[in-house]
Amino acid sequence: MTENTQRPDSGPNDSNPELPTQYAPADVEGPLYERWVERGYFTADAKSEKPPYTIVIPPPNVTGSLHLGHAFQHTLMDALTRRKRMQGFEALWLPGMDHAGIATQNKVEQQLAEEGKSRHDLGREEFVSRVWQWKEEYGGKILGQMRRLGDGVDWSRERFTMDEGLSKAVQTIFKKLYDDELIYRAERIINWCPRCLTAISDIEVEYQEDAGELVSITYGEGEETLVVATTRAETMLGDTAVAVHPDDERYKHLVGKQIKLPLTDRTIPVVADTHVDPEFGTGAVKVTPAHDPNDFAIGQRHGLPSQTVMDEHGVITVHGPFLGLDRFEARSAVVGALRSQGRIVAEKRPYTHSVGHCSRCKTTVEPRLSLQWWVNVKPLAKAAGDAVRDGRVAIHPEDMSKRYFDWVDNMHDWCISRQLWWGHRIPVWYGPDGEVVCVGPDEQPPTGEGWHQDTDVLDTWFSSGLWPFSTLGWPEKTPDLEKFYSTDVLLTGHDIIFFWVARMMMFGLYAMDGEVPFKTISLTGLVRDERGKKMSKSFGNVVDPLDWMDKYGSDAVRFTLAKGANPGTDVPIGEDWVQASRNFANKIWNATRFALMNGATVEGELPPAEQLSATDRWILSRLNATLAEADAFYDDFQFSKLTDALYHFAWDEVFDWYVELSKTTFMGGGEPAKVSGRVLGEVLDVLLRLLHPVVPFVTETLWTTLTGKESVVVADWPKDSGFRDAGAEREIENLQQVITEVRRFRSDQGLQPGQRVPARLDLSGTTLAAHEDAIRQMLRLQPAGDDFQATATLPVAGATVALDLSGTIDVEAERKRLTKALAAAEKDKAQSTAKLGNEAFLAKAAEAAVEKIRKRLETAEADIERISSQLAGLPKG
RNA sequence: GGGCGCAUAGCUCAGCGGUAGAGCGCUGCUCUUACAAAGCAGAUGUCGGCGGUUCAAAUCCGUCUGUGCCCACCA
Repeated sequence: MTENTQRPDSGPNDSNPELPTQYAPADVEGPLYERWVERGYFTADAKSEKPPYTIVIPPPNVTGSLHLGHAFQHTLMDALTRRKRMQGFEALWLPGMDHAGIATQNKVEQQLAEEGKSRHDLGREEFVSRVWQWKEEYGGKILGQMRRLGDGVDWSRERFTMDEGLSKAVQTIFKKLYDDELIYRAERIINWCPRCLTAISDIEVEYQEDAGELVSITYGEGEETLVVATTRAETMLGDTAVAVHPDDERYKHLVGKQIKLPLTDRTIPVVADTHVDPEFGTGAVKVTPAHDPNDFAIGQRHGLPSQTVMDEHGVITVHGPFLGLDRFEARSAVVGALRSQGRIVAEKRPYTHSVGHCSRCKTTVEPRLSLQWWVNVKPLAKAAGDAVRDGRVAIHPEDMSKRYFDWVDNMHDWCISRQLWWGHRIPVWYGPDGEVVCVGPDEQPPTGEGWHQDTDVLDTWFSSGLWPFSTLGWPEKTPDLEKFYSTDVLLTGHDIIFFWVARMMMFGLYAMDGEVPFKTISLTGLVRDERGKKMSKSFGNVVDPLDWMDKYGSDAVRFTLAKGANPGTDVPIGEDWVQASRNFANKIWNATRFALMNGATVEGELPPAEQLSATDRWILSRLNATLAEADAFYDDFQFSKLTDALYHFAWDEVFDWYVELSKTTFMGGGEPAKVSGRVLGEVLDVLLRLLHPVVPFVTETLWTTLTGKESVVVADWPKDSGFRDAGAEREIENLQQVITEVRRFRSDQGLQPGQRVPARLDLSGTTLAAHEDAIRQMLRLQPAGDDFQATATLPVAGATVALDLSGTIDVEAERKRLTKALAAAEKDKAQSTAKLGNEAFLAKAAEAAVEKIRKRLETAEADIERISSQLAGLPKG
């Protein structure tokens, strides 16, 4: 692929004072964006009389940089708000970022590690200020990327989840939940990351199949023994029972007895519990309440003690030979010790099972008994489910709602405390005598000897869950909150339905007295590479959107992403496709150049239909139909169909046909050229406005040049005038058929595209008489001279085109082509005839379907007649 | 183990009951005075397999195979 190909010499029309022959995105995008921001186009006014339209951005993590997934979602959100703004809404797209607790803390800790330090060397206060410093330094990167993309966000309302206002929102809702007894503190088995040294919630655990080993161990002594199977031998040090199924005949005699726990001096009871599956393994399960959630539940049911065997690093804390060993070292050490005692029954055997990993650092999660803060989600989740069930919130695409219901209807309580330093500190103080005081935002924390604040911070998603209203000023009753809540659309990836969407629903309904946080949830797929593969660093197929934006322009990247956006499905994207979009931008560019060179204008009234040529009426009819289609697609989040419709209308109809057909008119000058100039101006004006939300830069440049107006960003959204002209559409269809047919003949005959051929046209039986000049221009047909000899006669669509190829006609090629065409027409005729002879079909089929078949039959019969006569007219080979 | 989805042209995907479509790629001819990042013309599919419903099935139902995703306390 050769880039920046220069034509060797420039023709006289290549110099246009305003527009060069190739669109150069890099020259216009940056300045345009800054101008939009300076003029305040994106700044929403809470006092406006216009109806509000609000989208709050899914706040990217400060740790991150914009990837294609962001670019994708931002493109769609930007398109939605830009269109609504043009439609006369007070449109607000509110930007911001998330402090991303664990992720950011990990980043800064990594940075410290490079200096040979840990956060403990700095102490909490200094560490946190270091994170803030880090945020200032790197957090701005993503904001710059948003500007490059052209995101029309309201920068005056930019928020960060750790802002003062948002922190106040966090504290307010914590207090409210606490007072409503929806937040509580309890000791339970939690998911513990021994590397991050914090609890994580269930959904922050990623399960994957790991190769483990199942070992069978004999418990007990003498007659009273049984065999248990485990993949986690090291936890046996903390066993406080063995469980069997109550109906299991093999172990009935042992239930209630105490048996010896190997490697320890303890004895443990055998308990009967229905949780045990007698079919699995030996039917006997070791019970470690402190290190396994199931075992914890069994322990609760049977009043068993919990014996912790590991510390927060996953290091064994039980005195004896294993003290101080890491959990994985301890596993083999324990198995070794058991083997030397002859207690390993069968050899250990490979066993793949699903193991939880920390979603942040991939360390194997260690279930651990721990005292944490929890949200009682039952009533909140119920409300969150109902809001969708009763239609106050629509999920798009709809089949995603099933996933949502599965989650909210079966949600477990949410562990919200994290043993981190970066985040919103839990607003609870503990007194010297065990007092617990939750402190609201306007209250003074208790002071005095022995009082101290909880050292934990809240789960990042706790503050993200408040985003749709905390960003608008809640808990204050601000004008923003009044004007812009509920927000209209939440657009995000389906991968964070549970993390984020469900929690915003819970908190939004709870904090805003049942008012939904958003009316529509639009869930997008994930961006994938051109082979449909997930983009991942290890696979080496991750693309930095900036690279493509530099190379092809932001519009090209945006258009490609929108083009791939079939609702709810993943979006494959490859560089070739971005190139194709860039080509489209360039095509619009050049078409507009052509239009301007030929006097296209938006000045003055559009002439009434009776003063327009069929060509003009046809394109205006198609323009309005396309406009209506585009509106429907925008309203339904059908970005792929939207871009497809606009692409094809622009390229196939306006550029390839309307512009070409109008060239003779423009060349002819005078009043007809003026009229067509006005029509072409109209078409481009509307088309550019329709395209603007998706490709803002190129459309802004062209539209302002075309119209001389300030900016398409604040232009009115076009309206369907209702003008349709079926007659003109049919006429142009016939015209296209004539031209296409003759072109095919020319091509089959090996004529060079530019070669002039003398021709005689008979258009008397058609409505095409007015198009003779256009036909001759597009087909390179010269007037017939005195010595004209019709060596080929093509009847098509009621017209006859006779060409003089002066005996050079390739008879065999033509015979071959006609024979093939005849066969196709005959097949068509046979099929149609059969269909129309089918009474059941005629009785049941829709009128339009029957009409279509009739038309097909007519066409086929006409074709057969025409082709037959052509074949007969061919000279003998 | 449960749930959801997908299998259509070489690739990525639309279509979802009435003659198989798009983009990219491919072949041929062309600088035809907007655009070679272009124009024109062309080739390519037993719509995963097997059954069924229907006058009619890529489209509805069943089933098999392959494949992807989500959920789950798989010792």
